[in-house]
Amino acid sequence: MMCLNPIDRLRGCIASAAGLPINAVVASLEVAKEGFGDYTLVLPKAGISKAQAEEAAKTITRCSLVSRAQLSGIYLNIYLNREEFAYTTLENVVGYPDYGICREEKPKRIVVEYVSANPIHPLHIGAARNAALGSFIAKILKSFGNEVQTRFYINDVGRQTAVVALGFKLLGKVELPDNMKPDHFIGLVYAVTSTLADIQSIKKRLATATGEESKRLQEELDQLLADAARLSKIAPDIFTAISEKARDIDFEEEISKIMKSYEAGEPETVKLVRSIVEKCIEGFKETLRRFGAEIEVWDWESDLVWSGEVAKVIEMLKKVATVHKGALAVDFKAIDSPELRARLGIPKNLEVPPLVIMRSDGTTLYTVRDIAYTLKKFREFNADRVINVIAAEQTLAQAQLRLALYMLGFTREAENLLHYSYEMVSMEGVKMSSRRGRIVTLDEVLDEAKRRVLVELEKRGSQSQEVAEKMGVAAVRFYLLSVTPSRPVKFSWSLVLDFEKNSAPYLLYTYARTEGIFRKAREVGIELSWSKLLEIMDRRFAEHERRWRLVKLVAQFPETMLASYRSLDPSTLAVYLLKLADEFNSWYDEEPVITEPKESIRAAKLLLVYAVNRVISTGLQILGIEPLPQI
RNA sequence: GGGCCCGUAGCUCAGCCAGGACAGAGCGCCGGCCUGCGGAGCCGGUGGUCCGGGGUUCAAAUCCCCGCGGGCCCGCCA
Repeated sequence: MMCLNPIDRLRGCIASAAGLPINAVVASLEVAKEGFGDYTLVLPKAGISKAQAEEAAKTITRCSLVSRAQLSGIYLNIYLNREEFAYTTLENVVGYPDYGICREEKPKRIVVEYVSANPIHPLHIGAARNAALGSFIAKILKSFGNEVQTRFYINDVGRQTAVVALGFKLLGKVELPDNMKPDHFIGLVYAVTSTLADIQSIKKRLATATGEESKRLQEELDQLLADAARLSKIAPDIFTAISEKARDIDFEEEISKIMKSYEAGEPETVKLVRSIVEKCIEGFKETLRRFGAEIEVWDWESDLVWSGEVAKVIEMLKKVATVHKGALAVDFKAIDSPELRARLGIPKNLEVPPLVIMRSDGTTLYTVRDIAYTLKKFREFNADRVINVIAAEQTLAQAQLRLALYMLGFTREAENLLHYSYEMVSMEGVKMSSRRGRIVTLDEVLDEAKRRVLVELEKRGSQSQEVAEKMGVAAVRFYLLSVTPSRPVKFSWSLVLDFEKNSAPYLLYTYARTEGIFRKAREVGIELSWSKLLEIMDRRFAEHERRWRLVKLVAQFPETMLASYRSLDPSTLAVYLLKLADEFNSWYDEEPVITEPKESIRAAKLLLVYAVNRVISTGLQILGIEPLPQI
């Protein structure tokens, strides 16, 4: 990994000065606790004996970045040479415009598939977490020098598109109103049709049910009727039109007919389904562009079926299939082993049931189609790696996918397919359901965020729509990225729209403040040539405590980026940026920069502001947030 | 019934994977700072059986085992 990294330099310097193996230093060097120096070597971790440590405490000062070291129990507390270290750090920042970003020595070709939401309703807040994570992954991988391609899998084969197609058939037209985004309108048609279909089906079952079963169905029906009542209020026209026709048709029969004829490629159905889905995709693209999560390649699941690629996979699967519960299925028991699981990244106790190959009516199944899709992703981009950003609820299906690939002999693909799993976004108490139209859409969250930012802007005498839009989007993105992916996110308006300390607006404001200092400096005739400032600055400036703390945090940036890159976890970076902003604001409040009388100190202060400016800017961009020079 | 993930201050979260010194932030609450380069700020205070119980270790929020609570999955749905 190639990059300018002050901490890396420090580790090398310490290792050679103290005569310690570099691995030992890497494993045991930590940021010191408050009051115990700057860095600490934890001796047992490094495998260093007491005698060695005593010797090291003396020789370590040969490293010019270190001023002294003190042995304290199992710790060797290291006090840095502030002049040297501060200069090195600022030199790195000035010398490399992308300070903090490293270059992968062996860049890879990587496909990142994300969002891939069902194309029959607007993107909701859960999909937003996916979009934020997926676009973050693509950005950080790309910035480190990898070739990245982003893809969206349009799930147009299957029951749900048939449901919405039937809805439009019943409506009698496929025209969409101009006053609503297409995906929002389609979402309503879908929710109405789906709810009415389920009501019909439950009523049928209720007619013959008895006892407990009957009671359970009745409860389910009550819930459905409540949803229907709500939908009839939200979308009265759609609701009336569809429910009037509902009496005369059998939903299940109609839906199944559409499904079959779509898979078969029957032209009229293809035209109907495609025209609806295309409109919905238009809505997705608009939202994703707004959210800073655009996707390059859009793949139709149906194309895989019609081109025969899925059939080919099924032929291959048949050769390794056995009969399971009366259906042709692939049983993974034969190849399953702890070693294989480790190679494919499958949890060791996960029970993996056999994978059914196709329905008895001959239509295909999702996971099987996904095998064909995975092969396509590897093939078309000549990818070394494919990352699927998919919610944790699909862990099992994704494990089956990798095992199936392996069983078919696609070893390389199976080993290099990564299920990037994240937990869902839940609403306080309410269960989100797109089938019932019970969702918080990303569009409305962004609208509300923008509105709230505008209120704050107006308090400060601005009413820039553009700034409000960008800040609103930033706030939502940041909120979704600042929680570790493996942890569930509880959605709440008050948290998303909290613009105080732990937020994107706070970071953006801090960044704008650094820009403000530069503007002011130019106004009073200070030349902002960073390399020149580096020459004239007083290297002892970091004797001052707050300046020093800031230097150390800036020095930590490449390490933080690297950790975020390796784990693909944006929260590491988000938390770091907040800490840096806090530290900067504390210092800013304490010391003036422009009016500093001593030129050499002023130069150092300006460089410190510049360093913070670069770090926040780079960090935000990786998180998919555009820094604003002026708010 | 089995599996995956989560459980840290009143609330929202970091720290856990690679065990180390008194467990950290923000919000909230209480009290200060407002003629200064941008106050979405700054300074101080308040607040914790790290879900519980065992075990491993010189050392456990972190690793292992047994429980408890919550979310999700176990379909010829996607």
